[in-house]
Amino acid sequence: MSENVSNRQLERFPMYLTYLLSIEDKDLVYVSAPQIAQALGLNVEQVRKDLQAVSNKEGQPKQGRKITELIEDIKSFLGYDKPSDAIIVGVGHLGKAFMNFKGFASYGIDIVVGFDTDPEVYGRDINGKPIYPFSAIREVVKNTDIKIAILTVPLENAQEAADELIRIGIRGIWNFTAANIVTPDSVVVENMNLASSFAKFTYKLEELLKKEK
Amino acid sequence: MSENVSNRQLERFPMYLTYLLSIEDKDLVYVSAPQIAQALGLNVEQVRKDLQAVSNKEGQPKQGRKITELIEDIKSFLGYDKPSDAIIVGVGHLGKAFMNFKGFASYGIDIVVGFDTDPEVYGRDINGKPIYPFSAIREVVKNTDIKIAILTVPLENAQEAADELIRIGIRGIWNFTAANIVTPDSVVVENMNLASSFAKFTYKLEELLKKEK
DNA sequence: TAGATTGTTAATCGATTAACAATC
DNA sequence: TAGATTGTTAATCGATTAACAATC
Repeated sequence: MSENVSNRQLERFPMYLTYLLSIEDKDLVYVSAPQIAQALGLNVEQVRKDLQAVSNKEGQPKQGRKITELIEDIKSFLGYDKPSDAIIVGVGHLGKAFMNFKGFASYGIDIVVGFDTDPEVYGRDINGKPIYPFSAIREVVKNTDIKIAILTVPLENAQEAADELIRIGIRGIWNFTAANIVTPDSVVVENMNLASSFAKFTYKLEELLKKEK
Repeated sequence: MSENVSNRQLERFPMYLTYLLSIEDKDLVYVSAPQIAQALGLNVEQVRKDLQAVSNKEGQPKQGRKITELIEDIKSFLGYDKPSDAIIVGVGHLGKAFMNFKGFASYGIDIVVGFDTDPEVYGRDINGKPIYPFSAIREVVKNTDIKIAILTVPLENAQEAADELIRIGIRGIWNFTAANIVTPDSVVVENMNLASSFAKFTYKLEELLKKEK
């Protein structure tokens, strides 16, 4: 159970988990690094190192690791066993989709409330979660231990919304807008940039199609 | 205008573009690498190399590059000037949000139609785009030049949906499910894994909060 | 001219991959 | 025992960062 884990490793752990859960109920007890590497198209040594980073026990030569234990280790490493409360800021199409999305619960995220500036939007409930006016955000968040905001406002409002989030004590912003929001060092921003992902996607696709000609 | 561009660079180009568009109408003519680096919190040399990779002209010492020209260069490099048609596969909460999302148009993506297996869902229009039964996908896609599918089905249906997409000739799958979908080499998959992003996010946040104690 | 920025070439850093002895 | 898998140590690779001469 090493201490320093790279971003790339962090990206892979949920992938391992998805795979392990898919083979969990198949009467198998052990899983090995080569098996995982093969299934996910990864390098064996890489998988071994990753597993070492999250696993409490050593693997058994010739067998590997117990699937159920590995699942628990990854879940606990990723904090899925103690979900974090989060708020949705901006209940447009995407914000609404997230409030409805059941999957977040299994990623350790508990969306408790949404905020929006539009009177047509706030006042209602979505999936049992209330939507309040953005102007009430300080009032609602105080006396809670909410530290995480999911930012799904329009691009042009991203920075001002982020500024307010910082003022009210939010410590982490999961940014789904294309904005390069500027924050102090006391706040963590994780960008989920659709355009960046799409740029990689089309470049790869172009290269593939070019090769065929 | 170099030939080989890394994934990391591809991720950064849309960020540059967002920044450049935000300063475009401010009576400024030139922008320099140090200015961009400062604004986006990046290394100067890195920015310089990135700009060299997409720019047709050389930058001018002491001035930098013309903002409008750089914007055009990036847009053209990313293919924003010739959008690709794409289909939405799985019109749940997320698929619906994407069909409504106006921003895709400016990323070079043109969503033309959605597919779903649920009779409650297909038959209707969203944002002027029709939704057809998934069973009709071959019929609808043939005789078009659609190569890209945006996969927003539930996790457990991801692989079978992908298999059908491959059969009907889709060449690129932008995968928003957590599934590790398996495809032949003739198909490109770009994963947009929420759980991977959230894992990086919470790890960074934990480290920050730990440091404060 | 002086100085900021450029492009290029070299050094550093970190992650991935390879090699190999140890173990059940 | 033989062989597959393990963990560890070393080599490779690629991207980032630093250094520096060239230019307007």
